[in-house]
Amino acid sequence: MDSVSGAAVSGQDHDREAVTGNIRQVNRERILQAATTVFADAGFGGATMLGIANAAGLPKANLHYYFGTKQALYAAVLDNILTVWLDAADAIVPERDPAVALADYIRAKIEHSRRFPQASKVFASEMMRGAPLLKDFLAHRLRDRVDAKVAVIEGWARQGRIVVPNPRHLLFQIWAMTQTYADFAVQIAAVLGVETLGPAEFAAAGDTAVTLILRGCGLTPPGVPVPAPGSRQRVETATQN
Amino acid sequence: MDSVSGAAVSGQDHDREAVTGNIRQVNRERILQAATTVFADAGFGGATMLGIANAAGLPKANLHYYFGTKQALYAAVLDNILTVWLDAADAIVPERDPAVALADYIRAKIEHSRRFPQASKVFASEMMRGAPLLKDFLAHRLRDRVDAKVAVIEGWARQGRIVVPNPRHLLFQIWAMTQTYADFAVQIAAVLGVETLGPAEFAAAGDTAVTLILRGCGLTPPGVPVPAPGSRQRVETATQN
DNA sequence: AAGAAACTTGACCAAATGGTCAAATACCAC
DNA sequence: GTGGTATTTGACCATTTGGTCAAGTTTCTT
Repeated sequence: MDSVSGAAVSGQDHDREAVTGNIRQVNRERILQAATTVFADAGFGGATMLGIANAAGLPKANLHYYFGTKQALYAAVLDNILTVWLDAADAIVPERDPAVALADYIRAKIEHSRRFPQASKVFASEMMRGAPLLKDFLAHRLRDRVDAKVAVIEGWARQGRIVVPNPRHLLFQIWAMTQTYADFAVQIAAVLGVETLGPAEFAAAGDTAVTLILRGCGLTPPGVPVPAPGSRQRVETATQN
Repeated sequence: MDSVSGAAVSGQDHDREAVTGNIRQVNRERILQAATTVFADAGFGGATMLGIANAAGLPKANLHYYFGTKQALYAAVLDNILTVWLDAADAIVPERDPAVALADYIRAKIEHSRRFPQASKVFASEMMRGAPLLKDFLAHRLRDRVDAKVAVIEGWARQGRIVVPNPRHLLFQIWAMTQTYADFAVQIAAVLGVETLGPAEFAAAGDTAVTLILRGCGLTPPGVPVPAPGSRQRVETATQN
């Protein structure tokens, strides 16, 4: 049921799965939502149960009723996040054209950063702590997943359909390029001189990432010709600066 | 003197700069070092003065004597970090060959992640909090710096020496690709199946990043020919998996 | 309707935390 | 040496924090 920690769902639970009315589900969801935001902004250590309770619009004791401890609530938040985490990589399958597959993957990751920045931050925060609750997930579920995707990429490479320096690091760097737009949104916004990152910025981010990675893998980005350096040309700017 | 916050150097300071013996300097340094580590692992909210004191091997009251408050100590840590932060970009100047300049820049950034992972984490942590203490730095010092480097890159592009989708996002993504090896070290180590990231892993990371970015900018990575896709070849793996 | 189970919540508690202080000690210029 | 300044540090304090609890209210089940 919970893949993060034995303490994730805690306390006085004896199989209330869907037995009880939906009050339970609704409240849990509300709390998880609030907790995600607070953990994202303050980290595990900086977040307070009172803060989360206020964000959720519920008395603090209520959180403890549903999740037992702060740790368990945190674990539940992580669990919630991980489910969505791996899915984007579904784009990478042997049958597809490498360029299309990678482009889709990158765009999906960027979209994820745009839609769920808090989730990304919580994950990042947990990594920086040393991932005490996710070590296992990383070393097994994620690792296996990566191995599978690496196999696909190496397959493409053997067929001469892609040129990749190091498939594993390629993935790491795609993750980095895309997650940065969630975790470092303030920095990027400040440098771009905008209040917050909007659709225009994310579009430019996606275009740049796709172009860099595809070219980087010896592929031609759709609609973006790659003239040989030496021929006169100007910066191919996208939507905005 | 301090660029982060008016409260960075606080309390009972009236210009002791280098007046007093070096006890002051030595202790401040020792505390800053310990604080950097603790803030990196726990974030601002999760770090405790007692924890930092223990890490520094000093009584807690001593930290308050030198830095006044937790906030001020944190600000001092950030300040310390920022100094080093911008320097790597010195590689990017108009006269240099774009390929060499970018490769140097990327390798310097990766090296920074390898040598000062805690600094990187503290910075990342501050960004995720919304950068309450660095908003100003980001919007001015960093922004100006970026504008300058973007101008250089656009200059190269006008001369047809480089093909870049969006210079600003190119920089963001180089930052991301390189910092990820500090901030997400546990994740990467777990996926690679190693205990910690060593020289071999950082070498592979650097090679991959340089290759991807240079090719991505229509440049040829030194020593790494880019065969046209379609020609038979195998994965060009570097040092290790 | 009635009993049971699920849910709510204000009041409370012990521990931890940031911060203060004053007494003691080390250091230094003359 | 001696007086003054800088440094050290244990003891102390107010506040915050995670967590508990028991008395109440609501919601199901039969």
